[in-house]
Order: sequence, then C-alpha cells, then structure tokens
Amino acid sequence: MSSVDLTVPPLSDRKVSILEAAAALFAKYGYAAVSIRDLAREIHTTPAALYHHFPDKGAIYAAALRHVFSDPAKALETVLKGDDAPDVALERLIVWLTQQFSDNPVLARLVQRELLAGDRDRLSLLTEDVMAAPFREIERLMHRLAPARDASLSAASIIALVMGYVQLTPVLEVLTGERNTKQHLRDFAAHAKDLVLHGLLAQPQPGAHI
Amino acid sequence: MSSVDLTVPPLSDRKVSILEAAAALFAKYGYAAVSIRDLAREIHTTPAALYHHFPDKGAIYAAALRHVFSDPAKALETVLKGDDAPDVALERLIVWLTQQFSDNPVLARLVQRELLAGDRDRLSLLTEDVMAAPFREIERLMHRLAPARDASLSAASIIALVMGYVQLTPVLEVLTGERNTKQHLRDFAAHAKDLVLHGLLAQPQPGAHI
DNA sequence: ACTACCTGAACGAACGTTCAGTTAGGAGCT
DNA sequence: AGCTCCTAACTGAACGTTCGTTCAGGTAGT
Repeated sequence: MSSVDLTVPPLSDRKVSILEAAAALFAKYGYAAVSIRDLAREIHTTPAALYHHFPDKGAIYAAALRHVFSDPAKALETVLKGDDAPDVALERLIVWLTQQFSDNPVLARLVQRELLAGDRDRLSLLTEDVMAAPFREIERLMHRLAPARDASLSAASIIALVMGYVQLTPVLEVLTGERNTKQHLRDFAAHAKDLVLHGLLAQPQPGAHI
Repeated sequence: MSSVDLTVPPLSDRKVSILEAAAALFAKYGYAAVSIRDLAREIHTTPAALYHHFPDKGAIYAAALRHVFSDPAKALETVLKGDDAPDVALERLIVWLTQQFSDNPVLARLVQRELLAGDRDRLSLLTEDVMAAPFREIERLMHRLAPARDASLSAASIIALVMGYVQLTPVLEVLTGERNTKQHLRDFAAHAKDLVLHGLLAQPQPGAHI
C-alpha cells in the first residue's frame, strides 16, 4: 500500500540512543536546522561514527521518525478497550489525547513538522503508524455515542480540537495571562468533553449546507 | 509591552516583492531550509542585491513575518461587526476561519512554524498582530452565545478546532479516501458549527473536575 | 585473524555575508 | 540644451565558516 519500508530490523542499543537524541533535536529545531555535527556533539561522539550506523542524514531522520512513531499507537487501545459507557470513554479519551500531545512534545512536534513538510511517503507512514489506529478507535466510539453523525468527521474534530489547542497554548498564555499550564489543560479537557458530548448528542441540523 | 519593534516604515515596491517571495519560501520550507541564494533566484536577482535592502537573513524573515501578519486581523471585523443573531454570526465565523486557514497557506504555515519555533518575542508579535483581535471578537461572540461558559476557553476551542482540522486534511484524505478537499472543508464547517452551537448551549456540567 | 566500532583529517559544496565597482535617473546649475 | 553631482540599486567575485560525507587507519572483543 505504502511505498515506505515498514519492516524494521531490531535496533542495537547504540542505534536507539542515536535515534532518541536525533528525534529530540529534529523535533525541537527541524530537519534542516540540525547538523550531523550537532547530533554527534549531543551524544558525545563524532560525525564519522554516525555514518557507521546510518548511510546518511536522511536515513537518520527516517529511522528516528519510525522509532518515535512506532510506540504510541498501542497505548490508545488500553484507554478505549474497556467497555465503559460512551460518555465515560469519551472523557477518558480526551484526557488521554490531551496528555499525549502535551507530555510527549517530541512526538507531537514531529507530527506537526511532518504535516508541514507534506512529503507523501512520510505522510503515509505518519497516517498508518500514528493516526490510523487511534482514528479507527475514536470513530467506533463516536458511532456508539452519536450514530446519527458522520463518525469520521466527529473523530477528526476531536483530534483536531486537542492537537490545535495544545499548539495554541503559548499564545493563550499571552492572551489570557494564564500561567498554570497543567491545570489549564485539565480545564480544557473538561470543556472539550462537554463540547463534544452535547454538541454531538443534539440532533443534527439536517441538510444545513453552508 | 512587547520588545518587538512594531513601528513599520512604509515599504518600497521592491521590498514588498522581496518579502512576499520570502514569506512564500519560508512558509513552504522553513527558515533554515531557505538560503539567501534560493530567495535571490526566486525573484531573479543576486544575493548581494538583497543585502542592499535588508541587513541580514534574520531581518528578511522578521520583515516577511510582519508583512504577512499585518493584513489579516482587519478582515475579521467585517465578518463579525454585523449585528446578526449569535448563531448566524457563529456560522459566518467558522466558515471564514476555515477559509482563512485553507486559502491562505502562507499565513497558516508561518503561524504553525512560529508556534513550533516558540521564540518569545516573535510569539508576542504573532499574538498581538494576528491572534489578539480575532480572539477578542470571538470571545465577545461566545459571551453573547453562551454566557455561562468560559468565553476564553470557547474562543480558543473554536480556533483550535479549525486550525487543527485544516492541518490534518492531508492525513484525513488518506484515512477516509476523501478527495474533494473544498467540499470536505465545507462539510467540516457545517459540522463544527453544530458541534460548537449545541455543545455550548447545553448547560455546563458544574464542577466536573477530571 | 576477524569483525564491529570508532577516530582525525580532509574533501567539495553550499552557506551567510562583504566589498569595490558599475549603472540608471533625477536635481540643480549654467 | 548640456553638464555635473548625488544617490539608490545593483553586479561579480570573493571572504571565512559550516555543511554532509568519505576514508585510511586504530582499538577492543571474539
């Protein structure tokens, strides 16, 4: 389906430590702004040593993406797999999503940078490794919660709402003078739950074409 | 308040054409990935000529940001200044926001890149020149629409929802097989309006701490 | 002796930036 | 009208630095 090689040979400890440092740097500064020498300095080695493990800079970035993107998809299932009532599951989901985006800035920033870069192959990787499984689970929950709605649109709206809000946090701190980001994000999660719950349970406006 | 110089001397036509090409390139590829030679080639001149108009690359980027960020704040007022009923105003707002983010990729991408970069001074510029006026207007509308809600949280949620959704568009095209992006975004705008309207009009869950 | 891992030094290319010199066009004077 | 003077705009070439990458050689464990 995708042209990206998804078969991942097991990584040595050394490679993992390289990729984790690389992911952190690329997430923070972007691909072009991180040099091989920067990365080598970060893990106390030399540029040439990196070329013993990877053929070039692009391969380091691609492997770092795969390494970071391979983890998080599994975690969601434990969040949603319980047979809670839909509204309870929705609350758990939104809290989990909010924490995921705010507590894992490396993943969140790499996702944002990939969305900005727009490379087709790497977007497929992002879609399949990170987005697909959570999206399908959220779609199922949305179908249970509001069968009359377009579940895809509802699921995408939830992800968009949480991702966008976490991105806006620094601007909101300036606009509202809010300082306690942790509490602020908890308030947002409660607000978002209410918004989605009541917004989707109200009967849809049929044929309301804009 | 901000340490960024906001006094903008009038720009010559030449400078404007440089800044518009620069904004497009920086938006598409990012600051570090665009060289002075790339920019010079784009507008059929030489690197040295650019240094006649701007002291260095950073100044070109800063001026391009100011140039792009100075326009859009005014447009929102005409969208909201009419004394429509709140629900009609909300629909107009969401449609306008969605179009703004999708039809003006240079602005949208520069905003996203600034959010990622996180530079304090430039975030202040972004906040004051782009975000503040729309945010206050949306806050006022939210207060009219749902006085029992936290207007700041509601306003931020709307911006986050639209911004996040437009960002996710390429991934959603893969996930749902959707191809007609224009129609797709219209459907989203209708969905978002319903979500916010009914989600905020339902009585809030008092003290629902998570 | 073989392999995995690493080093120091260097390669050419591209980077941001500078600079002496050239061009074009208008203002002021005769 | 012609002439001088001035300035803004630009050019070609070069500067020192950093970039991604290579390579001959070295070290340590099996």
